[in-house]
Amino acid sequence: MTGAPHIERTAGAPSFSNNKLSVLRKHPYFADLEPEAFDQLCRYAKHTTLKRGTTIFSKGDPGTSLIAVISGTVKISISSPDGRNAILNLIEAGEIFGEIALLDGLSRTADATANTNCELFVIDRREFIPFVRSQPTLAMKFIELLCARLRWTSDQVEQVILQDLPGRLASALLRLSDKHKPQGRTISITQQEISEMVGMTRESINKQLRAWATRGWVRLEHGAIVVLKPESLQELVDAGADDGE
Amino acid sequence: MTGAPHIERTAGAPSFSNNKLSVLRKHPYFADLEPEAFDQLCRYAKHTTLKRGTTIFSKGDPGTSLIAVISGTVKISISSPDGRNAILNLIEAGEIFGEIALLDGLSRTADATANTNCELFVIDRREFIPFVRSQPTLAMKFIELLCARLRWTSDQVEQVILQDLPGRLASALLRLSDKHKPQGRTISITQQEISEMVGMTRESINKQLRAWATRGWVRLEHGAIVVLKPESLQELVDAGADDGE
DNA sequence: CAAACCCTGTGAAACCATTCACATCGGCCT
DNA sequence: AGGCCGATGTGAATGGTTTCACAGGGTTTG
Repeated sequence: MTGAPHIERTAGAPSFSNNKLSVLRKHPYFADLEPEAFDQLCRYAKHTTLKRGTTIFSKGDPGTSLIAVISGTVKISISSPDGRNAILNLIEAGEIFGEIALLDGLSRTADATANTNCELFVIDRREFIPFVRSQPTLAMKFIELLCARLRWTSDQVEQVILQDLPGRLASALLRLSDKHKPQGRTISITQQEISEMVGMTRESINKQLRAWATRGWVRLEHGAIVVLKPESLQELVDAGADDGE
Repeated sequence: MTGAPHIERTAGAPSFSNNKLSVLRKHPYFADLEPEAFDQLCRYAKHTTLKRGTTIFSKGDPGTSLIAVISGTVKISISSPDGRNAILNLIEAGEIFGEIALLDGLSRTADATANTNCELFVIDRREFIPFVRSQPTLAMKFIELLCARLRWTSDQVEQVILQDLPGRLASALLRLSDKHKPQGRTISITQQEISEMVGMTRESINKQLRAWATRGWVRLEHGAIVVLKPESLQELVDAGADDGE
């Protein structure tokens, strides 16, 4: 369960770096980094490919690397001894994860698994930390990244504690549709997955979604949800405990 | 509701700095900072005293300062439109808070109020950010601080989503008794406050606590809880959903 | 082209926490 | 002392979620 990360290392051929890494380059965290610094950062990276379902690391593992997603999505989740499990985040192409254990050198706080087939770049702590120290700009970038994560996580706590099922579901949908804005309002996710993000059963989620579907707020497709009236959902979130009936 | 921070500034008399700030000096975040850096940091600080119940800042306020607690405790909380509210953290003497908005310059993510009468030091963003940039060691310290916060917050999400009432209550008690270790196992907190930390009603908390009290796991005092068998509580947390009956 | 499997859709019953309505106890203030 | 108020202790009714038990519909795979 807590075995070594099942990552098969592949020699990073410098030739394709430019193509693949352009995804990363566009991401806010790296966009305004000096070219030389970015290049050096890439030199530390090891390229990796893995199949859907592969475990990347498990909670409690010693964390010695930062991971960037080139393509595919990675699921960050935790599970309880009695089998329940919760999805904390879905990391998409261009984003990075695993930064907490990288930066403080302690154990991983959650499990990471490949949610689809994906390509990753892995950066090792030993080589990376001195680099961060020498680049104040990069350190400030990481501070910003950590702040953003903290805001995301605080939001989750807030919603889980203060909101009821409809409220939580609504805000989860809104956050997801924000993230996927380029693809329109279609969110590619199963109801099972949403239920694990929100911390309720699939059945409850399904019933609430159907209720909203009959009101025309959302449209349900196979493996996807289309948000039709984000305003209505937003109202519901702002109004507090109230199902919008 | 979202008014300006109700902080009455007081001129920081340099004479008492040494006494008061020794609390801060002992704290892990500042302990291994060079003396000159620490002194300079203190020069940016403004001393402040406020009474129990005073609002320090509210969620959504523009956040331009970092605050250190010299004495007393500060409550970090959020509230929903329908009146429910949740305590996210209690900040005690020697700790700092408000670092997220300080570091990324965005709005405050929660409310902060004086939970007891307290003394604070307030550090302004304008003066502080350039200072952090110039001190890589301090930047790394903040990275560690943010990582620690992220771990704390992730723990909260994990517990709220995966654990049932007994489990959540048990882990809250354990965390609190860890923090108060010097004072023995007595936790000075009302059941109302615990209920808001855990996200359940006072009544439910009370019933669970009483059940444990009759089993000898805890002793209930007026405004305080004594943890007698932390091992039993820990087992319950590890075992997952199970009331330990 | 089935068989197998995952995702979706529903209903009834069981369960657990909330809500509401009090009663008691300890301090603190006058 | 008397009174007030915040904190604690309970019980009964209510209500929302989970659990359980299936039934289709869509995809993928041999």
